[in-house]
Amino acid sequence: MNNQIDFSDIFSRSGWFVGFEEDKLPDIFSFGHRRVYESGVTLFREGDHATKSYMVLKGRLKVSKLHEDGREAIVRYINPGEMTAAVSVLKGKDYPVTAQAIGPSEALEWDRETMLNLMNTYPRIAINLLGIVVERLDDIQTRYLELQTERVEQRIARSLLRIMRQSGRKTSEGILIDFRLSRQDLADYTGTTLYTVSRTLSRWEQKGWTVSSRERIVVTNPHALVSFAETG
Amino acid sequence: MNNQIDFSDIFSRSGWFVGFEEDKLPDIFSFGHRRVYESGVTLFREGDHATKSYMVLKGRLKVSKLHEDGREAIVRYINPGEMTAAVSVLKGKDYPVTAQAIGPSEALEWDRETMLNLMNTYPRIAINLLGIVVERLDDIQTRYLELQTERVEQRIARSLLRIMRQSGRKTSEGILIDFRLSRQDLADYTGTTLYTVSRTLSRWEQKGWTVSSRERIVVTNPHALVSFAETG
DNA sequence: CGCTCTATTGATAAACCTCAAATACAGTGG
DNA sequence: CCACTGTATTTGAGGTTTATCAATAGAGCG
Repeated sequence: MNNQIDFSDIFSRSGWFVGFEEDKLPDIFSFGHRRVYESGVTLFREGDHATKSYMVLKGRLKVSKLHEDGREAIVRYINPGEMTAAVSVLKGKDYPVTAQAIGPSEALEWDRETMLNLMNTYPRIAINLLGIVVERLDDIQTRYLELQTERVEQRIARSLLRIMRQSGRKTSEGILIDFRLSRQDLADYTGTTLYTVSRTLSRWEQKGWTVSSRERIVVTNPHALVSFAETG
Repeated sequence: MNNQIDFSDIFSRSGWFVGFEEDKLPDIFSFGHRRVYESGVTLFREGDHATKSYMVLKGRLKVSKLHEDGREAIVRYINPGEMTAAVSVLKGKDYPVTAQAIGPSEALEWDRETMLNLMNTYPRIAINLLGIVVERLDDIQTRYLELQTERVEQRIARSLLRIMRQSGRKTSEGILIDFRLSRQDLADYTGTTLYTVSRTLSRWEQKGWTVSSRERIVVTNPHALVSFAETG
């Protein structure tokens, strides 16, 4: 596995480090423990006592909430440079969600005590955290509204666009979702079933909006998809 | 209008003041501007530039997100002692939601500059805010999961219980929702229609779980309702 | 007492889920 | 390189849930 991390890319993506000099960051990083995760491994489970915070360096995490009946709602995907569980560990609470590695991943971990020390040394961290949490609150509130008011096909469009913006990569074909994303995953993210997602993607492929295969989706006509997502 | 506010009650409800001595609070309060709102007045609108933070002293605020098609999703109700818009004003952002007075209300308002000064004087405010925001993130994520996975009747039960816990008052009849709550409101909070809410409440009244009339709901058998909400 | 807003209830329809069966695909080990 | 096996995907048929529409009743207010 390639061990090189593009830290400057990490810096720019992470809301954590707003207002910090770049030369202070290696210091902060040095207190963390770097660790590799195989695909599918669970980093932490909903309800467990929170002991660590994570920043993704490579790969991706799927953050979800599980329902008793076995179904899951995907809350968000965590990309390189982004944090998860920063606050629950600070507050000494339980994790409110479950995090799982999508594909081979790497993360930087801090335990509770280290986080508290860092917060004392760099008080700005609390303010930055506040910004991150508020952004996520906003995101989920918007999706909550959409889930209440919009039809499935429109919601699938919004979901795909959201994931595309956060994790898309330009290719000659169009914008590729850069990790394994099954119909079931997209359904869990949207709040529908894999069958409905499958039918929808077939329709879109006919229209030339997307190209999809096993656990892989490429948006070939983002403009059309955006227009559909907005007007229904 | 009665102008007496039970400040000790406010203190105990507000996550803002964790770790403060009670005698410092009047100081914080004195920087705010106290103001009365008539029923139905909009305090701030989604998309407006955020200029003020609010703490409810009397009455209640309805915080919602509006969809283009006119429908609204109620995000939460703000009770006496609770804050809203604390962070968006700090960050200089737009309000992500709309807030409206439910019944005659009173709020303490701080403008952006005052909030920043307060934060400097009492750094603990940032940490307390973090706790509040995380709690709300948790709440909406849980409701998001429920909206995805549960049936309408179960969701209405959960909604009513949630509102009951936050704004219920014991009476001889049972636990009364202590403000005007129409079928439409409960529908907007749950993500359904007023018709479905009405039918559901009729059914529950037959079972002896609730008693409802115009814009008024009393939970007469909370235990049965909880059990139903959990098992479906 | 009339006006307006809210609630109730029935009938109908639409959206979407569930189930079933067939097919495609990726990775594995011989 | 190929057959094999376990997933993932597709697609159709049918059923359920819940929204929508329409009409009526009830409550509060001036």
